[in-house]
Amino acid sequence: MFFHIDPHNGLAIYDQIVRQLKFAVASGALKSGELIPSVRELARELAINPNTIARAYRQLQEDDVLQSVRGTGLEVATGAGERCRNERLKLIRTRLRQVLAEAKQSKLNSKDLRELVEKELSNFD
Amino acid sequence: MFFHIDPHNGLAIYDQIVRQLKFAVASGALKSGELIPSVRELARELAINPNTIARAYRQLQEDDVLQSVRGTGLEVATGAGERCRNERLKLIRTRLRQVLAEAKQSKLNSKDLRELVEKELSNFD
Amino acid sequence: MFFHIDPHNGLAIYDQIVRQLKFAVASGALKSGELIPSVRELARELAINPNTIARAYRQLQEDDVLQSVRGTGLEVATGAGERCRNERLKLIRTRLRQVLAEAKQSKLNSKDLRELVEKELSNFD
Amino acid sequence: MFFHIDPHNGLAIYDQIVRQLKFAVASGALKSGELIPSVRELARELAINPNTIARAYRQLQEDDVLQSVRGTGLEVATGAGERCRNERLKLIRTRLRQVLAEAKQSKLNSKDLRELVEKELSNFD
DNA sequence: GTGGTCTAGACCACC
DNA sequence: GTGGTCTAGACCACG
Repeated sequence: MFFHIDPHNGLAIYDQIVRQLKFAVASGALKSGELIPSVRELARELAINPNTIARAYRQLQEDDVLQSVRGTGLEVATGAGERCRNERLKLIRTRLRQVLAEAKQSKLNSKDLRELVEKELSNFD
Repeated sequence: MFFHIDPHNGLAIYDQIVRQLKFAVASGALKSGELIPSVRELARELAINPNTIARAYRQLQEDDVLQSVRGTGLEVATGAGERCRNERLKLIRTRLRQVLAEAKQSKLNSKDLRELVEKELSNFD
Repeated sequence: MFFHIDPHNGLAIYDQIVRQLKFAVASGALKSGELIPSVRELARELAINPNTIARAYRQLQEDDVLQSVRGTGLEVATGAGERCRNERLKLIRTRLRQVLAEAKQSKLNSKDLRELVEKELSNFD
Repeated sequence: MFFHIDPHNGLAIYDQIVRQLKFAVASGALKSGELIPSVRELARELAINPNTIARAYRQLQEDDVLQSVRGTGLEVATGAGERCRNERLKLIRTRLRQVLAEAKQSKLNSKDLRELVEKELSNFD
């Protein structure tokens, strides 16, 4: 798989796995019904404690991104792609709102903020 | 003083104190040379262990926001206001950049982003 | 490990640990990526309260000498050796400058100073 | 008097007074038998707690730099000039030795050290 | 009165 | 097992 795990990240390892897998599902790299690597396999591949992988997968099941197939393993749940994209959008909106709110609190007016945003946007296009 | 501490915030208590005091300094509510409440006094007022307050104050000294006056207490350091405002701006810029980057990653184009930002901005004016 | 702690040193215990660990890193006795003794282990070994060790380690993280690996422990940060050596050199230079300045203030001329230095240097070769 | 007291210095205020008065005696600015300002007078002048001045004077009496004259006040002790100069020299020698020792510990050889010292010396001549 | 340090013991999330 | 945080209570030097 396509995981980049950094133990120095500050973020918990299981959380890095959760996020990256959700991103893969959101972007369509993983499709509904597709089987994902077993706990042991991914643990070996990433040189990470299996408990940590298991915890990530458990979290993903709670979030309805994965579902277990008896005797077979875990697969991407139906409708997971749509759901992950929505979650992602919602998260972005929330964070954007937070940043803007804090900016307002710092006495930045709409004009300053728009300039700031434009400047950052221009770096990405 | 004007501290609102929520022990269930996720954020460490000492960190909440650090941030709120920095904000007070940035906004000019606390000016350079001004004495802040003593460790014991604030501990009493907030019903928090003095060690926790002390830890926050120690952190603020390392960040050059406070300086100690032997046997007298802690005062706001010279130039702290300017420094806190700069730190705040830098933080906002960084976070804005992160959110926009993640939005880009989610296949949102500049137009969508601008709309999103405008919508959020209009809620604040 | 190789710590010599003297509680009556005048120097705070946590500071003695910080300095000695930095010296170990500067001298190459501890290399980047190497895991250092856990808080509890070192506390047991030195018969010192774990909180005191933790405080030293926290300080060393702020100084970018150590970095934490979630659930595993603390390791020497990348580039810490170089950084510690530089810090050490800078410290020596600063202190040398102070001593010489004070000597000058005491009406010692360059010749006297050079003699003094030579005499001390000869004791070390 | 000619005291420069900085409460942000890190050094205890009483210690700053002790050092500066000793320096004045060593340099001949204050001569044996000369009366120094009373505790109250100096306290007023420096806007400092009289207890702090008293503590400094007590320390200076213990170091045989000052002696009390019944009913009159404190005067500079006989032979204090010579004694202060000696103490100063001894202190400088000790500190120089410490710095050089630490430099040696950092693997600097005699040649490097001489260069360092020369460089610093040239800034003073 | 002030801050600074240390000890002792507890709870948490993470691996 | 690991570090991170918090509480409680003590002692010190300083003003």
